[in-house]
Amino acid sequence: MEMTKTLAGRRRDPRTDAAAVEAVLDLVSAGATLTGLSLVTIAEHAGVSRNSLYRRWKTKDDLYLDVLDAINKPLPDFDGPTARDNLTTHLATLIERTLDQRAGCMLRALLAEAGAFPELHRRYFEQIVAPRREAMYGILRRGIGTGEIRPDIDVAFVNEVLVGPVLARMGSGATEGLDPKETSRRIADLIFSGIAAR
Amino acid sequence: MEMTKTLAGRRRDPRTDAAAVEAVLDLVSAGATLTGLSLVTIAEHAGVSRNSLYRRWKTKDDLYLDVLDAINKPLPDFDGPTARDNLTTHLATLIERTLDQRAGCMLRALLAEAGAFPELHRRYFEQIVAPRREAMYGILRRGIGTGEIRPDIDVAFVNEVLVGPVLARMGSGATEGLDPKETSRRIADLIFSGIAAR
DNA sequence: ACTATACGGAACAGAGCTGTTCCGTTCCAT
DNA sequence: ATGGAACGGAACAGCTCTGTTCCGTATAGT
Repeated sequence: MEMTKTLAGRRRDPRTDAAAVEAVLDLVSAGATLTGLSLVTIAEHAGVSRNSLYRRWKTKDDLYLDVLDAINKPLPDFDGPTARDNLTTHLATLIERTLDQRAGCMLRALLAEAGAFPELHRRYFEQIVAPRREAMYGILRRGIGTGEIRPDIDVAFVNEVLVGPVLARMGSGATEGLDPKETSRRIADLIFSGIAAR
Repeated sequence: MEMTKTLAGRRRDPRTDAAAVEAVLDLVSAGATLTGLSLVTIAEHAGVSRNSLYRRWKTKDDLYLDVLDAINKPLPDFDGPTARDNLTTHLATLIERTLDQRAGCMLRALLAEAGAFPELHRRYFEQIVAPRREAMYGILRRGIGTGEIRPDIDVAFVNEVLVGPVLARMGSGATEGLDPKETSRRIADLIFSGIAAR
């Protein structure tokens, strides 16, 4: 006996959902914290009734989960000829996304308040961190397979050193003067001499 | 005509100052945000009258400035024979301080809410970031002087790649399994092959 | 002794956020 | 056309934090 959902009645305006997500991104990048941000402020900034927010999301956590989804774009594929090319391209992608001021602020706020939003933190790790790591691991391992990279490296550690500077920039909010192509090339240049097979 | 401060009357209990600072560190490392943390909560957790807090600090910002001072220890000197030794030692020091859970949480919260506390952020940069940078720059430059390090490197960029992984760990709060000596050695091993003069 | 300050405790008004409940209106499927 | 649901707007009690002001007591300098 399943209740077939009766879809009678007025439909929810999808623009309201989007407006709320946009409002959160705007407000967080303007300095608000996730716990400090109130539904009143979000509703006002989104130009939406506070009622409509409660109708959609039971808790602020649920709203933030949708915000996280909104800034989570899938990673492009890599088809470069060399591991070095793929690594540089991947790093450039990460830097590009770090330059997105609103997304960066959201992630920084999320990390700072991970304790207050465990589910949010879990999904951040699962949907954003893990795929990026796996992508980099794959690039490094393929580079080892082709003999381009020394086989004795610790891919997890090398990945950490590669993306560390980028994450640190995101964490400190100092993302000015970060040209994706230029910076990724410099990082690759610096690290590759250390991990390239002689 | 200088007013000699009349020091009559009961003296302030220095234990109250310390208790407030400790309370902030405890509460922030327990997940509180700087804007969200209230003087009520701080006073309760410190076992101190809310009155005493207002007596000492006009605003929360002022209190946080004292907290920042409390976690800011001067850097030790470097007297190792090689730049590589000094670099490893310096990195190990940074990692050790990153492992201090309470200080790390405080700095992470500070960065996430830099917009709300500009003066706090300024002093963080001036009293913590700048000295560390200068120390590393000095190590790298001396290494260049001795011929240990390639002269064509960008010390600022190399420093960023060196400390990036450590800062990223601090930013994400994942400081478990970070042995200072072991980790600093690995980072130095990885990077040095890229910057060492052949 | 006298004076000045710190202390804990309590109270207070003002402000903001929450979660819920009304209302009248607008839309949409059946 | 009718019923069901979303919408904006308003109100509400309950809670927390702020900043200030009292009070009585404790402590230190002159």
